Amino acid sequence: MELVTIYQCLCDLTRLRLLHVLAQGPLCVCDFQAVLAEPQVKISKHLGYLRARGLVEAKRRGNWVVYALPAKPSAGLRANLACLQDCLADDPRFQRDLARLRRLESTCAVDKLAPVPATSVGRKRCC
Amino acid sequence: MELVTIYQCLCDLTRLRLLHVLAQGPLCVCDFQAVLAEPQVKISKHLGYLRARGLVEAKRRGNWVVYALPAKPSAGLRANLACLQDCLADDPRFQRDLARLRRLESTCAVDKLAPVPATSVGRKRCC
DNA sequence: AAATGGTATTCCCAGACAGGAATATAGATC
DNA sequence: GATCTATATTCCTGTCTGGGAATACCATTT
Repeated sequence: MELVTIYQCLCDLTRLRLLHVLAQGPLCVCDFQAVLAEPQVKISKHLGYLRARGLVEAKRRGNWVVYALPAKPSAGLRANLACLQDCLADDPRFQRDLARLRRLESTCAVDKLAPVPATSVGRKRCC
Repeated sequence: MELVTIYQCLCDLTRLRLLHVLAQGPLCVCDFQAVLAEPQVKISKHLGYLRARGLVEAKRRGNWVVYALPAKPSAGLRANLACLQDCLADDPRFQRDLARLRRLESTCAVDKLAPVPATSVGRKRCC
């Protein structure tokens, strides 16, 4: 993966927030909407941008799509994601996202990584 | 310094090359031209871009302008520059720049950091 | 003052991209 | 099949940016 490509992905605030939150674990689009408090188009487009360049992976899980950081990131990506987390550790704007994420997790018990039941997810709404 | 700003600076190949070479020490524009083998406008514009955002510092030295990494980089910048050097250590395209830089240094004995003589630099050409 | 060398700026164009509104698609439920 | 939820895509617009040609600017030398 080209280093320039990585930086192109990192040079937008929304995408930084997405990746920062994703470091905590996989998440679906509607959760991102809640955590970032941004409209669906915006979230979906930026996730698409990241996905097209290999910065995130996605898999459909019933009705919704779960995004995650790559299972096997390149060395450059791994280094930069670590650097990113490090640099954002004290940034209040990004910490607010994490706070909303934790609030979400406490009310929503869905395990985003559990295997998908054969025919149905068994739940109508995400959270 | 905003982290996003740093990434915006890093998301162009030419600017990556500039910063990578700059890590070896201060350099003037005409040297960059030789090291990167790119036209003057391109070099000058990208250096201007980096300078406007605080990623590099510049000072006139007689007839030419010497660029350098900031004397006191922010924590985020320092971390990312280190990460950058680390990621590029094996990239042949960037190593070629360093090779040209060393060739330049062997033929050009100007000390870019030496204090500027009061009235004249004493040399007509840069190298 | 004129000439010269080094650097920055302006003007132009083409492409990328962010944002939002509206619409389309996919899967699940009824 | 109709409906609903979740997600993606299309269309539009404004802004930013990269590249190059030409030119302006600044300092030095003659």
